[in-house]
Amino acid sequence: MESVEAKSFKFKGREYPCCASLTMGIIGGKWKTVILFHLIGGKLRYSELRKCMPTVTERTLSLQLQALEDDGLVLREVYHEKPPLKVEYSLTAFGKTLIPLIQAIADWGEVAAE
Amino acid sequence: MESVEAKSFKFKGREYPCCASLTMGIIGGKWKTVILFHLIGGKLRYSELRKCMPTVTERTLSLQLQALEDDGLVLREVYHEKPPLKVEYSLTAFGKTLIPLIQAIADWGEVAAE
DNA sequence: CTGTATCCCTGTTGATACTG
DNA sequence: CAGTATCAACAGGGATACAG
Repeated sequence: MESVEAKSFKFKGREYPCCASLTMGIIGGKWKTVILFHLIGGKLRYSELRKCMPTVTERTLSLQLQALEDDGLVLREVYHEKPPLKVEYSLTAFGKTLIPLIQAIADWGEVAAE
Repeated sequence: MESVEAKSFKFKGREYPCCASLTMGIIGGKWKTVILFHLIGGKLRYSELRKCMPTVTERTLSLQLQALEDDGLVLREVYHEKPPLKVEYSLTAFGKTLIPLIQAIADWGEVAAE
C-alpha cells in the first residue's frame, strides 16, 4: 500500500509510531539509562547501585530495575544462602547490545555539560 | 575531596546527577527523539512534521519544539511574507552533534522491533 | 498555516514506613 | 540486605476549541 507510512514498531506487546520512540520507550525515563550506564562495568549489588545513585529512592530504583528485567535488558540473580541476602544485577546479552548506545549517551552528556 | 562522587552535571541551569541523565533530560520524553530523527534529513515545516508524526497532538508537538529550541538544538525560522504563514524547523550546529546518537537510537529500535 | 488556551487524565517519581 | 506498601505530588501528554 502507498499509504502515508502508517507502520508501527512493536516490542513486548507495546506499540510505537517510530523506531526512535521504541528505543526511548525502553530506555527512557529519568533513571533507566543511569542504571544501565553503571551496569556496563559489570555486576552490581542493589546496595552498590544505590551508592552510585544517591538521589534515587529505593522504590523508584526497584521499579526501574523490574522494568529493565521485564524487558530482558537486565538479569537479576539472588543468592539467599545465608541471611545477608544478596542480589546482583547485570546486563543480559540483549542488554549488552545497548552498551554502545548508553556509552554514546553518556559521552554526549559529558561534552554538553557546562 | 574524597567524598562519594557527589559531582553533578549542569545544562541550561538544570542539574543532573549523571552524564547519562543529562542527555536524557535533553532528548528524553516521548517525542523529542522522534522530532530530531525526522529533522536529520533537513528542514521541515510544521505541517510536514505533523505528517511524519500523525499520533502527536498539536499542543505536544508545539511544546516539544519549543523545548528543543530553548535548549539550542533546533532552529525555528518564520517566513511571514504572505498569509500562508510558513515556519521551518531545522537542526542547529549543536543539534547536529546529536545526529550520531539519534541515528544509533533509531537503528537499535529497528533491530529490537519484533 | 501555525500555532496557543483550557481542561483533565495518567504515569512516573518521591517520602516514609514496614517486611522477608 | 533487599526490597514492598501506601499515600501524595507533579509533569507529560491528550482533546478540543480558539487565535495570529
